[in-house]
Amino acid sequence: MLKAHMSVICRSPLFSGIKTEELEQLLNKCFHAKIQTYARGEVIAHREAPVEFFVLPLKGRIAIVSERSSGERIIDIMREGVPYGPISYYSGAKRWIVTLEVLADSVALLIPHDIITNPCSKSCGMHVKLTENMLGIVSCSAMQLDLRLNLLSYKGIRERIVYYLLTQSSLNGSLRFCLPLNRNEMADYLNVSRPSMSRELSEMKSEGLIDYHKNNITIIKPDLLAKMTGEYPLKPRE
Amino acid sequence: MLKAHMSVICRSPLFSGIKTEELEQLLNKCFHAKIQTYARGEVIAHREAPVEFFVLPLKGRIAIVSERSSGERIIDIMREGVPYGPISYYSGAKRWIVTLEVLADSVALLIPHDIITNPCSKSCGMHVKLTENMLGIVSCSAMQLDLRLNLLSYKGIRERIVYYLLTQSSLNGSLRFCLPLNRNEMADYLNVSRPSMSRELSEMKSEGLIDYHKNNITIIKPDLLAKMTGEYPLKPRE
DNA sequence: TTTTATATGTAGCTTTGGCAACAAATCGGA
DNA sequence: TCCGATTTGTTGCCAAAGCTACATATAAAA
Repeated sequence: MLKAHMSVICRSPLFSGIKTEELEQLLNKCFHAKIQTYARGEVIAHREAPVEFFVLPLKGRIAIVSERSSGERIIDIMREGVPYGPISYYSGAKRWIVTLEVLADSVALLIPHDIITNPCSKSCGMHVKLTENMLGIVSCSAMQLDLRLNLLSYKGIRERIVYYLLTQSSLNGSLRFCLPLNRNEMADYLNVSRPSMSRELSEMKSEGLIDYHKNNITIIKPDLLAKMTGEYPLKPRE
Repeated sequence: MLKAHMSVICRSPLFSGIKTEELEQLLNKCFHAKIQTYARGEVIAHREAPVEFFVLPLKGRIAIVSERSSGERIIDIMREGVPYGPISYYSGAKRWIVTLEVLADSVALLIPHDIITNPCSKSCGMHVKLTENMLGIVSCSAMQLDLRLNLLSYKGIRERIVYYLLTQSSLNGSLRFCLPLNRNEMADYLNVSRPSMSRELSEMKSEGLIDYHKNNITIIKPDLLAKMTGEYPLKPRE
């Protein structure tokens, strides 16, 4: 079970600088980490619940959801190999600040949170390395939040769309790429209403700024778009 | 110079668990940290510039600003004793993602960033502790960003105001408190226009939800307000 | 294939909030 | 004390975007 996913696990920034053999030892003997499978619709962690483990997604599609009783929600998608939970835990809150919702059948590694704060005798050698890795991961997550904050600080729908498209383009290293979100999810991500977003998208298409069929986007006038956001196409990351 | 500020420095979460005598040694002999004073209007760090040091504010008022060429800007205020820079640095970007702008004459401790990644022989004993502290700080900063994200995800001005007021109330542990921001800054923080915010504030006052004179706010109907945000008054922090 | 569900595009109407412009008030020197 | 500068409150107008409702399209299931 664990074997099948070792390649993804090895590539996780949490374990960078640790040899594969050491890692297997660590996972089995010390961490008591568990592979868990989830079906679409399941909830891995509930907002407000205590953080008992970090979630390291290995396969599938898991959403990070902040939902209000009023129905508004904003979402993001977890990235393979990047553990979620450390921020909630190490900030001292020790409770989930978001809900993790499974969008498509997924597999994740659950890592008890005490791997770093209470290293067992065997993993002590890795303690420092793991803490350093964790520092990098949490910093990157914070950058991700900052990116999102920048996006939401645009007041216009068009600016948000442009910022998002430029970011995606930059991540893909091309002006043609495939959107990872469907329209509903994208509207949630941009924190705008879906019809308004659709309206804007088709206007942008008719103005010849972009083109798209389904989820395949082509940016036609990158420089014009870049001018609109006033700043910042973004460096990819990690 | 350093002496005068030791009490604030000692209380910084960056040095928690380190004794005062050890700390003085550390600061003088190993870190080569510098006390720096700034006048209103000065810029401590420029967005995009390389991160050469972390900024630990000791006194005064320093704003964290994200500004666009289009003039839109969002701001936050640095908290005494909480270093800024680690996220930019440890995420691997190694460049400032914001600008630090001095609002009122201030004093800060500048800490070369290599205190953790390249510990000198004398500070090695503290290396682990410092890294752990840093992990906590970065996590808390990320929580702060998440909080902000939550605020901006409200589409209505009133909801944002309410969320902000409830947060401040919770921080002060009272329904009567003093706003730390003037109207302009608060409008920037909420990412709305100042006149619209003023309009909403006075409507809320006339509806008897809140009362205020200058910066002194009283929340009159806390339960009604709490219902409006649908969620989350927030736990203080750190 | 037909049927049902889900995703996407479109349109009209209404509300919200941005903006500009101005008035009132507060503050800090000279 | 008075004067200029900054801060705050207020108003009206207009554009942007939300919402409902429906049409179309694509995908999945029967």
